[in-house]
Amino acid sequence: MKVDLVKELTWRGLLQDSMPGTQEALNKESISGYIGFDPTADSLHVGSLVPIFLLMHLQRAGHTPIALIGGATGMVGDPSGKKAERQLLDKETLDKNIKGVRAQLEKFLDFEAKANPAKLLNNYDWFESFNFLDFIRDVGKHISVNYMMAKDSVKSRLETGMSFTEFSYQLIQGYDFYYLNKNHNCKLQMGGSDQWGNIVTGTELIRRKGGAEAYALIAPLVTKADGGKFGKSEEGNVWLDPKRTSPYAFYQFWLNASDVDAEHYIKIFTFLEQPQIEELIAKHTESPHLRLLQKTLAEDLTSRVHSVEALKMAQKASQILFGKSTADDLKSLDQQSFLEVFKGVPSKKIEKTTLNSSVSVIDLFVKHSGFLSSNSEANRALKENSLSVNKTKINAENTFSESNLINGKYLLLQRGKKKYFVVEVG
RNA sequence: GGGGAGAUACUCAAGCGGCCAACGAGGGCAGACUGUAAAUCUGCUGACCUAGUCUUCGCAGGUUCGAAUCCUGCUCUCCCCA
Repeated sequence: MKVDLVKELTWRGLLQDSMPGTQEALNKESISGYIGFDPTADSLHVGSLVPIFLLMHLQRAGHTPIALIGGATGMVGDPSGKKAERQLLDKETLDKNIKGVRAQLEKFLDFEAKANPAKLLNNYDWFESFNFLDFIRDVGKHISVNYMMAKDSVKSRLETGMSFTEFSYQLIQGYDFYYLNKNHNCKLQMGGSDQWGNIVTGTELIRRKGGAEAYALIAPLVTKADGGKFGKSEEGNVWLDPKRTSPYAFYQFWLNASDVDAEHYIKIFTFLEQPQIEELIAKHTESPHLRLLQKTLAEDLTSRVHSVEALKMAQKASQILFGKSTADDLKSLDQQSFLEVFKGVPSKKIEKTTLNSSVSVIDLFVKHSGFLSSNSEANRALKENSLSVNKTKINAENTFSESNLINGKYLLLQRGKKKYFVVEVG
């Protein structure tokens, strides 16, 4: 094999645990490995990048990656890491989600590779016609309830309650592995550490039912040094879909990583080699204010997930919003650049007549733009001195009229340092 | 089927007739300091023309001058026994 995958994942901090024999099996021959993606939304988010990178590493190491979309498992709901019973999704939503997730996964894997092209499968295809009685006879018979109850995902829910539906999830996922093993010669399942229980049920099923060999490998949960949840910004989840999270916001998310986190992330979310990364870290330690790690990370991922053009726009927008630019610089932007730069920033159109009479700060921020949710909040913000228009701090006495417009058309509202809003007058 | 406990703002969690828009903690937001970082400090965190008002404590009624706090019914959750 070209690369020792286990070694590679280990130094990147992507390996938490693996089953005995996994490394040997990977180094012996080219095999197939899979990861499941649940269609809980029509887009994946940055958290899903970890399993995606696992699959890409697998392919780069000369193995065949299988991305499995959980059309069937998505109908049941994985209890792993969940405190309460999940809401079931209806069929239409699920179909829409499957389409969205599929399109995103296709961007990361090479389906044309000569020796080891990636595969994209949906487990609904083999569960659709699998009836309940057959399932409990053929699959359920091999796994004891005692065994299933011992899993953390089940144990932790014994007090608060859990439906039979979610209880049976691990069997269904276990059968996936069995099916892939039998029909696609898949010998490896990977995933996040919360998947360990589910994965082991699969290897157990393969061993008992088929007598074949199967391995497992899990990545640790990505964390933040301050204990917060990875993958959230103030707007909520950071998605891969540009309609949900603009490339600008996506770029900013990575750029805002703390130093400690950036050191971990650069290993996990880029393919830079160890020496390069060590050099980057050394440089960063030398002059941390340049934030070389964060920039490299943000650049690499924005261009990979979106595009080079999207990255350039995000950088330009960041430059203008956070660089040393002033109100004058802003005004010197031509309309075309202005529009492009602020594409990812929330905006609202208002009537020109609104500005005919001068408008108060509060009306502008709340009533006309909807940027802030209530007058109270606007008053609060004024008290904090956190509001700006066109990069200039304002107070309650300021009013606005056409003379304030950039390019005769736009107003740039700002709350704090990082939250922007564009008002378009027309 | 029998017995018990409970439902309070984003979350946890006080309060048990007026001093409650509701202690405290976490989270969130903002300001200062910085590097659009971390840590730290400070303020804010129901709405309304910043002035007192108004609507909030599972839901619906009732008692009272006055209720998140008492009573009745309903809904839901958990625990124990069968």
